[in-house]
Amino acid sequence: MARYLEFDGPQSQQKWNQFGHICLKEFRYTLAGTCHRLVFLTFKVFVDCSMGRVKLKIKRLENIGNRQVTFSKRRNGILKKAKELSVLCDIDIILLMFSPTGKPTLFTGQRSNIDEVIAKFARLTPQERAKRKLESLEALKKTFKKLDHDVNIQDFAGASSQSAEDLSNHAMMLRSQLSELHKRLSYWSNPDKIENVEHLKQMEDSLRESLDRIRIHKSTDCISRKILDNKSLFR
Amino acid sequence: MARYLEFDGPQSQQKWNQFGHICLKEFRYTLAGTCHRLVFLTFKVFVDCSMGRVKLKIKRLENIGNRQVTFSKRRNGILKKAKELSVLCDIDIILLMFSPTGKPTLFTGQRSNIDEVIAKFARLTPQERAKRKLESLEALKKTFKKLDHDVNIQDFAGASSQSAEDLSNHAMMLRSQLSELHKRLSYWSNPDKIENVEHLKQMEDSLRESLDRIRIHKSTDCISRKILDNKSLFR
DNA sequence: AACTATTTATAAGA
DNA sequence: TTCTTATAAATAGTT
Repeated sequence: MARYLEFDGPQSQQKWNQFGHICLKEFRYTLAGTCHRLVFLTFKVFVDCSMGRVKLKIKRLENIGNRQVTFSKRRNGILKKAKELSVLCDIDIILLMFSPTGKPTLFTGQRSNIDEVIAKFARLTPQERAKRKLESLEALKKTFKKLDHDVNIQDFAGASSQSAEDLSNHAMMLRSQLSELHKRLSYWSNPDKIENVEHLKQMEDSLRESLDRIRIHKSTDCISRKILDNKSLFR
Repeated sequence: MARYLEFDGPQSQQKWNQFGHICLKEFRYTLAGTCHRLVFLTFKVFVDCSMGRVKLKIKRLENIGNRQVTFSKRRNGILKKAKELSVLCDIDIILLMFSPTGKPTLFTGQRSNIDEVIAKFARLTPQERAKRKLESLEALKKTFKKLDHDVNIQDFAGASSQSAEDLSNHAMMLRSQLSELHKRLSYWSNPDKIENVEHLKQMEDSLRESLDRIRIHKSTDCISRKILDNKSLFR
């Protein structure tokens, strides 16, 4: 606390700049309605070596408490960045994260909606997704390389690539399954969507198949027999 | 370009610090295998007032080109932040964004998979999601307030709140629809899942309803009649 | 892409 | 959690 100079009021951040023990600092004050500025060239008398920020190695923090604290701080930072990006560039953006204790945080741009954005991504062709995935990875690698971070780029690139591949395929599969489900059910609940005899044929086949399966699997089950014998269903 | 001092090689970033026209700068050089360091107190001779960064107002950039350039720069920044957070805190994280020209970028943590993370979020209770949504918003507001940004906090908080509300409800609705669809179809394709008479009753009702609807809507339609009259379906 | 003055983010500590 | 401060990092405008 004010280890260099005493001054009224909070000292603005980032006004100290230091090379070794030499500091240059600016102060402003108002006197008789006029703003004055003083620039001091100062020398450190005490050096608290444990004070101040150190460069952090980008690897998993082993201390649980530290992980939680770091998450809280950086969560606010990245939320702010996401908000700024979405406003400045007027884009769709989704940021979803789970804290080390499992608590979720979701951010979406003002025009965005989580399912719409996910659906938009799912609609891309696998080729497009693969291409964009590679580009994102390249950008990430370049950024890290430029800042000479202590990250094993080979390692994480490989891992991300694998995971991106998986999720891309998985998302595509899920999406196609859901779309298929939707289509099948919509025929039963919206008969207007039945457009031709082929559809009816498919529905008939599907229903017969289901009934056959029920008959086979539940032939000794009185509950099954109950419904299979219940002619009222098909009046 | 070297407007203050000529020096061999690239000058590292952030080594100039300036108050008015006074600068303090550090240079390092090696002589006979020993590293030396020089600190210069310098004075600006030329001041290029158009040079240097200005504080950006967080509002939509109206110039299209500028929007694209800003997106590219900030996209790299936020990707890096997301990567660092996922490694440091070992968490699930998803960052999906579309550039102003519509090109997508997806980042996921090494352990994360887009559908798993989305599903994890969707599994939360609506209460939990509403609570977390509010907390995220509070954090965002506080961060912006602290940094005294020129954003109309009331405005964007309201907008985000609205959008978060919408997406939360929408996601919940979609998810419940899908789960309902899955359940309904699984009864037909996996008769083993039919556990009691109540299920059979529901299926019967659902099927009768569908058939009734078909009969009403397609009563004058020969295709409909074809299937309704097709007794082979119910042999 | 590169540069640089500036604004921001943030690790430790209190 | 919140505040402070030294320092590391991000980035707007220009070249």
